[in-house]
Amino acid sequence: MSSFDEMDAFEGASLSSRAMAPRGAPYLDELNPAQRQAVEALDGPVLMLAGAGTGKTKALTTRIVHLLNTGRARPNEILAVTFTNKAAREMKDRVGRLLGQQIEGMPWLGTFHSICVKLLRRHAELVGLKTNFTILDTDDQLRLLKQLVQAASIDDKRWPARMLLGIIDQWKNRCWTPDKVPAGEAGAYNNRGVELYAQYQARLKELNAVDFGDLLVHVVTIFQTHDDVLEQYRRWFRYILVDEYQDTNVAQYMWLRLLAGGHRNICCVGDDDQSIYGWRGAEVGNILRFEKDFPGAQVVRLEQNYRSTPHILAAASGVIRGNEGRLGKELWTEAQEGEKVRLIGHWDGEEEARWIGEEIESMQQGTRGMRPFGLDEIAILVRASHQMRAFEDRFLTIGLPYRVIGGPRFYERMEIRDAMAYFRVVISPEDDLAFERIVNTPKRGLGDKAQQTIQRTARENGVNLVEGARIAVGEKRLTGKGAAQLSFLVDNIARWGRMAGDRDVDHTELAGLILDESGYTEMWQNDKTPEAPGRLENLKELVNHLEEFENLQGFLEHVSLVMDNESDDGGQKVSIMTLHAAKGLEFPAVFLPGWEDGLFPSQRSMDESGLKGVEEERRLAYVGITRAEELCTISFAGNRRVFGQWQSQMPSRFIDELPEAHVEVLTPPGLYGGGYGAAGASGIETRVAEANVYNSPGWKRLQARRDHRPVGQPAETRHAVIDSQAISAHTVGERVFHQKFGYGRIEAIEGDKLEIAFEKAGVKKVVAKFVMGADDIPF
DNA sequence: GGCGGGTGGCTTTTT
DNA sequence: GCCACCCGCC
Repeated sequence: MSSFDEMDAFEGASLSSRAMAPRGAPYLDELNPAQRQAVEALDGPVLMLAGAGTGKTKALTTRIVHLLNTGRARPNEILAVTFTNKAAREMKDRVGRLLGQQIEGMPWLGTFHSICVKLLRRHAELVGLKTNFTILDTDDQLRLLKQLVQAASIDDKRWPARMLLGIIDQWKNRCWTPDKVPAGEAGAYNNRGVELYAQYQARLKELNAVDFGDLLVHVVTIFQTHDDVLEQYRRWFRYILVDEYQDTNVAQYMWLRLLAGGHRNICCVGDDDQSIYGWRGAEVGNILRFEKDFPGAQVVRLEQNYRSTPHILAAASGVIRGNEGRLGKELWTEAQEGEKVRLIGHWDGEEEARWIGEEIESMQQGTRGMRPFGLDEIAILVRASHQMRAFEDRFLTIGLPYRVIGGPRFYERMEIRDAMAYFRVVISPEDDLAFERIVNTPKRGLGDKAQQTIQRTARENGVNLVEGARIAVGEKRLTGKGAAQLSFLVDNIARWGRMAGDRDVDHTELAGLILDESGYTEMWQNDKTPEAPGRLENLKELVNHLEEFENLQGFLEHVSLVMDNESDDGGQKVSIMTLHAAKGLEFPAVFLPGWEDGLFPSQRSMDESGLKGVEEERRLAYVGITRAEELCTISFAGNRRVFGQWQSQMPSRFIDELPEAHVEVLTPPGLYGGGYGAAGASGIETRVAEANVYNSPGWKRLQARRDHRPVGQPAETRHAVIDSQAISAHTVGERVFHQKFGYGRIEAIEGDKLEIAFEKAGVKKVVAKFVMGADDIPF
């Protein structure tokens, strides 16, 4: 650690010679006037308000290059923070490309968290930590909190540890240490939140561990209490750049203000209209308040959009206009008119999925006079991940390739966490949480009783769990099979630890050896569940991944902060993801399904945050629409199964906010008398002239009200019509078709339920309205 | 210690 | 409707 400064300086050396010699700036010619202004305003506070698709990253990276090129700063004197590793990587790549060489010399370009780790490792002792502290993931946090909750004899049922975790996270987002939690919060978690928070922090210190929130809070604390340290960094970081400023929470905000406090050379880039992370502590207020926080700040607006057509932009602006207190931006483009935003209503969620599937299939050939689209060019963006299933089901049946973006990340998978826990305990035997995780995985006959004995022994002797285990076995507090296995494990941990310290032992091989000798690999080899092979595959991948690192320790840090889930198996696929995951991405064609009040805007968001909640949802709608380059299709369903209950849905209020002039309404198949059997009911080819009915003012509301019934009550009228048709239409023994299960024969009829023996899916009970006579299939 | 059944609860997610 | 968690039984 002592060589850190020298190392930074060394890393920068390769570039500093270039940077010190001012030269021409041809890269400036690539910019539009606004971008150029944002790049050239190097000194003093700058707020770059960059709308969706306005070349924000370009401006930001060019600005870094300009700082270097004008000799304002050396690469290691620029602090550039992002939220995600992906964004950091992209920025590094692009700066490198602009400079015409790969840069090693920007050690302070990274995420808030990775930069804080670096800082905290250098000054850990100032907050009572050792420099080799471990970073806990949510799993570890929760396990720890559960222990504390239990020890405090709190009823975990009424006051779940998960809730406490949420509360503590929010407090940390606001940079409240236990002693700084305001009195108004005293009632949190049954009046015991603050007390448990303090205990939690004490326990973390004992474990020499931090959680993600701590990374920020500790560094802010250090800055606040050690002027000399703060001064050092204020001098060191001569220029500060911040990406996605609208997503910063209070702790990050304080961190930035402290660092920028001297020279005020801070450039924040963001878009208040794309602030969608309020629920995890982001404060739009930070960006709205920028000019007050930094008087004399230059505000530059990037408004020329290079992504979408005018119709798409107009639709997006129409929606976002509904929000109060915006900084105000109007996107414009030189692009061709293109297609209007398309709007379509469906009978239910499955119908919606079916339509989108078919629409995508015809889009591949080119349909409605549009160019053909490749599957890679198409994305479906949903509000909540449970909406994905309808699409996955449907796409599987019709054989449409898709990929789900997001989902459990690689390092969150059970087997990866287990493996990492082994590595952790080998590297630092005092990592009690890691030991707890693996002590009985694979099964070693060490159940609750045995583990409690280990805990007790460790506590009585004031040692860590590994040591406690050794003593417990030695003193015969544990006996029999379990004790033998435990003693074997403890010896192994010590032996692996010695190997890890041995320069002659390759750490990749050691990792494989640990997993094999511990019996962990074998556990999955013997596992007969369908996931087991995949897990073994992941473990192999994990071990292979190790080669890129010098040692296990370096690897562990990387994983806890960085490792993400980019397993692209190639091939043309439709992307399915949440609106949140889509931020920052763009696609030629975008589908936005499920625009129904309660789903989107989400009921919970509205209940919990009222108007603020609706506004954040509206920004989410804005983000969704602005992902589309050429074609944006919004849809909603009249009925949807919510928690297993059929519910009739009202079209989203955001649909009413779409400017009619930029929207084209498509005819839904099977709605308004069409029905599955009606001629042309697949409806794909029909652009409807009579669609005026949709365009009349407030039609969606009227339509909605006509269909609307209080939540939870069945939608009798409509169902009744269809059901009676369905019932009268079917007879036992008839050959039928079901959208999901395919062809089958009716075995029995009970009211509106049919028991059908499907050719592929076996015998199932299904609702009659989802079944049609095999001869009536309209496609 | 491992399993099966019952219960409750349910967005969004990065680091 | 599905999943995760807890409890109780073997």
